[in-house]
Amino acid sequence: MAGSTDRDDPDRDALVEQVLDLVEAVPPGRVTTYGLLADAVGFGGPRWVGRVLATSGAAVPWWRVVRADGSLPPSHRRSAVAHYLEERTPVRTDASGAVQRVDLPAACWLPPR
DNA sequence: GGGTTGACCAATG
DNA sequence: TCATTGGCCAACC
Repeated sequence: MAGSTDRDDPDRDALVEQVLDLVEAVPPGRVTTYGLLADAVGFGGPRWVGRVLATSGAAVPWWRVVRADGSLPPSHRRSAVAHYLEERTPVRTDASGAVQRVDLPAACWLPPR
């Protein structure tokens, strides 16, 4: 019984809001990683966090979320770089001045447990 | 019901 | 530093 509406699970939606809330909580000039957010919510995995931002992250500063090695989001790295320069986020530049990745050890922000 | 994809991570060479 | 491999979890067709 209980025809559960699997696509209307409140728990899942709560986790999504939790992730979005953490992303919004990232201060300017700082960045976090998908794995950190996944660990902060203690659910799903880094891949699931990426999917959340891809589907419902349009309302949050997704550019402050990068990969574990500091690489930029493969889909919008060019746009993200513009935001990093705007927020003065420490980034690593190439010999030609092209931003390759974020200086993670200097900008790594740990989400509140 | 099952295979593929994806804004991923860690380890290895 | 880069490329490859295996594993992880959820959504899509």
